[in-house]
Amino acid sequence: MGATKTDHFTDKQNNIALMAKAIGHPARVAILEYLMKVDTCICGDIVNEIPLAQPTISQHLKELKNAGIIKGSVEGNSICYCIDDAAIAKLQKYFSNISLKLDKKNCCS
Amino acid sequence: MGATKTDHFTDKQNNIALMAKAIGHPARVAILEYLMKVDTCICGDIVNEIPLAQPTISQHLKELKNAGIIKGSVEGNSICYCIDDAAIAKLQKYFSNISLKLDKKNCCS
DNA sequence: AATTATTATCGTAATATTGCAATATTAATT
DNA sequence: AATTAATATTGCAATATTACGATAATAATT
Repeated sequence: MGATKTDHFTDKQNNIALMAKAIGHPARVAILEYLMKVDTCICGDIVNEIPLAQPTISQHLKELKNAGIIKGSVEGNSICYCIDDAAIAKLQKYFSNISLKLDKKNCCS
Repeated sequence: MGATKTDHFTDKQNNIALMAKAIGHPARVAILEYLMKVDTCICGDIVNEIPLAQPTISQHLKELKNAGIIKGSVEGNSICYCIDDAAIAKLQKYFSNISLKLDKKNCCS
């Protein structure tokens, strides 16, 4: 036990879960918000912005990247991490869809 | 270690993370979609819908409830679990906000 | 009051996550 | 080629999550 049974669910469900899970940590939310705030792509100073050790942040970035939430491209000796708008759009549409469908119901009001 | 350092982040960041984390599991995504699909509030047959044991589903429901994604009210000897539209709306707005801010940038294109 | 149906809790094993120090890697600079 | 700067990887300890069998709790039904 302990492992998530992904094979019981659809690809779409697994993908939504994967993305949501990646955002399901305050440090990663903070990283997302920092990437959103910053104008330039030089994102190397996330470490200074967030009170966690460099390896920890590197790990969080990796998880966001694996989930497709951000993308990173090498920019000299630093790396440019940026939010992947397609992933955010997917999530936004997903929740907006739920909202729309809920409007038509009066459940547990 | 192993514990998330929530105290380093804002309440809003922690709340978004908490909600996203709750949705960050395919079974909980499936539960959400089932609650959305079903018209009536009699939600006791989630167990038949999702290929996981009853205690596991009860646990997932609890997590969704703790995160404020769903709410449950006693309905006889069964319990009516329903999606909390306010939480979904919060998430939708959050991601729609990110989308809007990303439109103005040409990062890593 | 016994039975049945529905949901929750407990206990526990397997696995995953979080966080960091130490170290490695990579690329620019001197 | 040595140094510096930026990021990634490794290894590991602490904690959390996932899943389920067994059992308890609750409320309707007989």
